[in-house]
Amino acid sequence: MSFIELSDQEIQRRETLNKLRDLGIEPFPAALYPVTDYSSDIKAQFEEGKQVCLAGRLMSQRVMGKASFAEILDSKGRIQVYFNRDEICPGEDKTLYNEVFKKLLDLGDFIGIKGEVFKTQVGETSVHVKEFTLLSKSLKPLPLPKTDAEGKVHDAFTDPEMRYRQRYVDLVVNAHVKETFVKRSKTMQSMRNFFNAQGYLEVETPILQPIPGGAAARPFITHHNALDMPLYLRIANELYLKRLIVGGFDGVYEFAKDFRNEGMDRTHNPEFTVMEIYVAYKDYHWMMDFTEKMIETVAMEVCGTTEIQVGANKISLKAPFKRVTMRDAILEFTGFDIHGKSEDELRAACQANGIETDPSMGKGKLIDELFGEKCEGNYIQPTFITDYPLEMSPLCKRHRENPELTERFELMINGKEVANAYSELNDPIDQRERFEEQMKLSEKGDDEAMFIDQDFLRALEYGMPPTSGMGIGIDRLVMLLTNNASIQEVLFFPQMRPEVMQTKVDLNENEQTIYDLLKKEQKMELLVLKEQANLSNKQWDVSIKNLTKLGLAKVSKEGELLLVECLK
RNA sequence: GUGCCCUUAGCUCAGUUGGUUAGAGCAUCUGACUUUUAAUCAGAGGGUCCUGAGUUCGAAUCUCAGAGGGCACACCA
Repeated sequence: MSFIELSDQEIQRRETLNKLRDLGIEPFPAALYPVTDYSSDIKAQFEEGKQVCLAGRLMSQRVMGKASFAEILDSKGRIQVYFNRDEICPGEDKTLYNEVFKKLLDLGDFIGIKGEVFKTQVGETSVHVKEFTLLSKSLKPLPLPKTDAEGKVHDAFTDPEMRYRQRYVDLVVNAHVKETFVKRSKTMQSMRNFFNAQGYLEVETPILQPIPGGAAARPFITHHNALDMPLYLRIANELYLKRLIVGGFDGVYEFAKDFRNEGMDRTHNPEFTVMEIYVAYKDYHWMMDFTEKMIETVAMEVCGTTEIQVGANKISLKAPFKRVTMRDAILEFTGFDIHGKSEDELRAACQANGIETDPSMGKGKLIDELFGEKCEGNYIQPTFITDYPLEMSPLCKRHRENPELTERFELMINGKEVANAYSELNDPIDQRERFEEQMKLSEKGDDEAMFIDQDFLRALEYGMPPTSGMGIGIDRLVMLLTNNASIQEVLFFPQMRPEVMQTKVDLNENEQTIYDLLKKEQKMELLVLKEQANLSNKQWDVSIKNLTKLGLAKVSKEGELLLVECLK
């Protein structure tokens, strides 16, 4: 036996649905609605008496007898509308106002409005309704945050779990959330325009890859039935984009979803968006110029300014950005010069700075730890950190002046890595050796084992022009541009454990036992029933309460006697 | 993975030392009101107190276990 559980308000809304149909009004009509105007435009370009037609959700209703004010929320915002009984219903029959508008419309319903623009006595731009149409019924009540006269929000819909699980509700009631996602879309549009203006080509490369390459990360694995082989969800698209440079394109870029089977926190989601771009005949110096120009342009187009607020920090995204070598960065914040130092000296420096080390860490890793622990967080204003140690960068060209370093930069903003770029390694023999080095490192127990992509090496052997490539984490960039501290706030649907849906209530064993006993007798003394059920006090109490709640049993008192009655 | 915190009505939240029938505002329902605006006024209904077990005469409250979530740390080139 099971029961669908609906709240009071949900039952009421299903009833109004039926009442509407009884009145000949279809709550889910098929016909298009000829929308010509949007809330924001009507308010921005006020024109007394203008005939308008708009549609959206009914978000508030203030009824005052024969007149009412309501608010409509469309895709651009909210606008107040005014209903007058005798104008909606010119004749004797006032049903449309008294019944349909006042009682059968619920907050959240989609309605269409035809009317004319005016200003109320209080000065608010409103639409005087001449005609309204129910476009779609809402069967679940929305949360209803309200803003008072001082701009304080009451009853805000803020619970992160509910907001992420029901993002559609979050978007309806939280205007600032919608704004974040509009900015996200604009960020990508802006970058796309910037690249296209240079003649670079937007491309698509495989997400399902037989060898997950281009980064060191644990991949997701899946299986292809027809080929009967494992496939990996990509962790990076780098190796495929470089093959396209080998193929003769001057510049290629891709907005890619990457997937990494690692921990989740406020900056990591298992799937995330990365933009990678590769341009032939360039080096990493050129790419720094290009990157800072791009960031500046995106900030202007998305935020209208290059001066942005991120948490407590004011950040200027105006180009040019500061450029600091990794050696100078570490020297500045620790006083230690890494140049020409041995592994033992580096390990000692780490320990002197309170960084835990283990024997598997080579020179590169030790330097990286020093930087990550002592320097990274200090770069609030955009800064290019350049010239990384060789062993941390297996796909990057050796530095033209120092073979222990690579021609690599990372862009730091607000103390975090935002972009990563190289003069790409195009010597196939060097590349093969570097892959083999990585294999050795990973054999030491690293579970992020790198496969050697033989086809990629073959491609390099045909020759790749000097190329610079850059990758930028879109989610993290959007977090900066929208001043959000959590990646979940910039993903429509962040990954979460599946929700336990409580749509049905089944009688449990105890309840069923009591119900079966009761059904035989129909009506019996409470103490007798309790005796026969043979349950502990608590179990009895919970079970009988549930049965009465479900309307299956009723407890009543006749004199001193407690009686239980079977109702169904 | 570890630590801390949270889970009560559709939403936001109170809930005392464990004690009557678990409260408030908004939302809902009934009624009044023709330019209001967090509209107002009068009345009514609405609960799996996250789940389970335990302690107790009695548990939203105490104990244990579990679920989901948040934050911090760790991990992650």
